[in-house]
Amino acid sequence: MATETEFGAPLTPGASQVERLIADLNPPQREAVEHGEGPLLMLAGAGSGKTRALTHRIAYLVATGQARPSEILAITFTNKAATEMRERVERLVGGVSRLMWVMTFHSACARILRSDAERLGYKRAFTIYDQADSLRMVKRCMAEFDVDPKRFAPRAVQAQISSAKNRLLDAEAYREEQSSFFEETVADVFGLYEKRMHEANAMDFDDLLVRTVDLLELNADIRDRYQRAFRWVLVDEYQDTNRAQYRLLQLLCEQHRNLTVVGDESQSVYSFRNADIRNILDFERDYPDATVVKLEQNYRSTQTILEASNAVIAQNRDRKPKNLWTEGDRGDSIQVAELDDEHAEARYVAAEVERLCAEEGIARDEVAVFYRVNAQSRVLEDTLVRFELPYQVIGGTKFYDRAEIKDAVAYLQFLANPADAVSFQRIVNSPRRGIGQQTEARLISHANTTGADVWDVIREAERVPGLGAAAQRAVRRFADVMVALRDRAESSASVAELLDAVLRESGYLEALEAERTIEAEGRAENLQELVGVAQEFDANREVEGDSDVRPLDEFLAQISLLSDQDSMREGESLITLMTLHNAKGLEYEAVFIIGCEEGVFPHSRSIEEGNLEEERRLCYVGLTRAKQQLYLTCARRRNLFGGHGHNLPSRFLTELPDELVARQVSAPRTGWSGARGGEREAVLGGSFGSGGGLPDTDDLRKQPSPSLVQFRTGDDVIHASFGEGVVTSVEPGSVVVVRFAGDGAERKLMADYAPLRKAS
DNA sequence: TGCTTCACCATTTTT
DNA sequence: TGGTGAAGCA
Repeated sequence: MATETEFGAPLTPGASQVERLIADLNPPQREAVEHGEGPLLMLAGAGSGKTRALTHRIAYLVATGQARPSEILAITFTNKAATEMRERVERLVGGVSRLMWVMTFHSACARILRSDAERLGYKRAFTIYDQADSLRMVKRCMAEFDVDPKRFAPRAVQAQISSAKNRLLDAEAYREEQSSFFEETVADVFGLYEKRMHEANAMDFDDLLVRTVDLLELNADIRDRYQRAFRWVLVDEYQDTNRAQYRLLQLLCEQHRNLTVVGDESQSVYSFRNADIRNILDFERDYPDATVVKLEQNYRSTQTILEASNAVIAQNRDRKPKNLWTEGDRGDSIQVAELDDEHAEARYVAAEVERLCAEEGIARDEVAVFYRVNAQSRVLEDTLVRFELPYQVIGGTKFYDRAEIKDAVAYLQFLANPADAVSFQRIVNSPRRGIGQQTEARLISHANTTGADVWDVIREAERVPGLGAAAQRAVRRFADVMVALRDRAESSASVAELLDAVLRESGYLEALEAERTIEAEGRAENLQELVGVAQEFDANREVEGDSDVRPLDEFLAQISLLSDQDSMREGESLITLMTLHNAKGLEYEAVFIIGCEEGVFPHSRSIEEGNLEEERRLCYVGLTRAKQQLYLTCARRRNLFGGHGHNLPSRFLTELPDELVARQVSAPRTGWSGARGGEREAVLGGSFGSGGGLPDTDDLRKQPSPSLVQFRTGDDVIHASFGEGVVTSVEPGSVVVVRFAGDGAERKLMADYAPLRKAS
């Protein structure tokens, strides 16, 4: 390991140190690492060792004395990626890595804004609103304009505003560009939203980028400062940058032009978040002197998996030609299974996972199941529980999205930022303290009209017009609690202590305890966990002893930029379930992609909107996550949101070359006509014969039950424990209702799982 | 004010 | 199917 040296000074440029950094790199990787000044584009295919190239490049720049550590800005999109990169760089260069900025776009912007937001008329302790907070604000602004939320969905308005910001348009510029009534309305709301956000001293996620761009554009001195500070800028996942991020990079690099971007246009799957694939496709036009390096050797997957991935992505037109290859083995065929419905699909997955773990020696935490929409996880979860296979779901409801966590954080936010009206709204009557919507609305509108902070308004409740005596008393009580907490906030350096006091003195915990329900207990536990997070923060902070920023502000900034991916657990022997979007950047020994059906994946919406290329890229991302085993499944029937649909297999399945695939089709369970023996397994264009491939669905079940048997109303049946009965009705989802002779009771049973058979 | 009921609606979402 | 939000009622 490299030894730490004097502040900012290059490491001993010992030849061996430098050599070690480029040893074990393949030629294009080496070229990227050794590239000196000037723009560099790394087109890095999936699994081609781009993080390695990037981290080694950073280390190389430092080791050769071209860069001081403090001159490096390395940007990623996720905290997880940032953490990983930081760790890997530290392993290469040692403790001097602390002088580098290795972080996400949003963290970097937040940090820049913390020190200079005053130039834009913000106070330093601005609050970062997440999407939910920002939506609240949008709703409030819509209400002020009397916009009917039924006519215009607040979410849609928010999306419009967000996308405008990401294109660096302000409300006026947006208005000029638009024409429809909806867009006119959005423009109005947009304008007010910006005003109210500013008044609340709050920024949403987009603001972090946009305001930083503003800051640098409007202030030559600050721009100059950062241009000189970050002489070397490196960006990961460049294909996912939007206009604002693009502009930010431009501003930072226009002098020195030492911009390295790494990306793969074939993995651009966030256009709906305003990522602009043009940024990477046109990089060479923007920087004509750019060096382009292609990383095509893959170190992750088998040849079979790569060929399949290449074949699928080759269907896309809008891409730079690239072909992944490997020196590795051919590996096994890709398994494509067509199942009856989503339950059969889930059973197939569970049984295969079980087999892989038992027979192939694959660890459970090396298995992942990907799906297109979160709703698909439920059936799978039910089945995994039944199979007693432990799993974790990434995505869905996040820790920081839980109501109680948001409440607690809102208390802290309001303490840190007395103008924060959204946080105020959240906590003012939680726990209940007799301040209803009326009172709350009066307080807010009084703040709006007088231009005072909400904080000051509640402290002088008697001045607010229209408040009754009871309301005034309630507000006064609330204000007293908050003032006491704020005193504590100012005197104590510990965020954990403050949080603890907040939870107690606000009566929040008390109210939870009074509920005496399991849920409330769970919520109290979650809050305890949050206190734990704060304790950890306190502890780390004491070590690092950071500057002039108030601990509370720093804590809030940190957790508001946290996401669910960060909670992913490793090494606990859990199968991982997530959407394809969340899969980017990860890898597993065995990967299942379920729901490969037209309308599900590709999603019907994307088909309608003609976004097939992006869906295909998403497919490519999914396929290239697999190291050894790859399974794709589809179901002939699927119940999504109550209704049931019949879907054709996904076009992506037909795009897989036949010779790489073992296709299996389970017995069609056609209606209630019963299974026809001869057709239990058909073969779809592929290689497998009957009998060998798909395990009979019977074998997949945990509990033995005679399954392909179909029950009909009126059938006499025998249950292993309830005895004889008769089927009184059959419900969707293989549920049969049976009236048992023994006690005359009706029971609903899962036809597929219950130990139930027809009486002969 | 607060609870219940009913209608509606439903990709993906790094921050 | 289930989660959300607004109207309706005690």
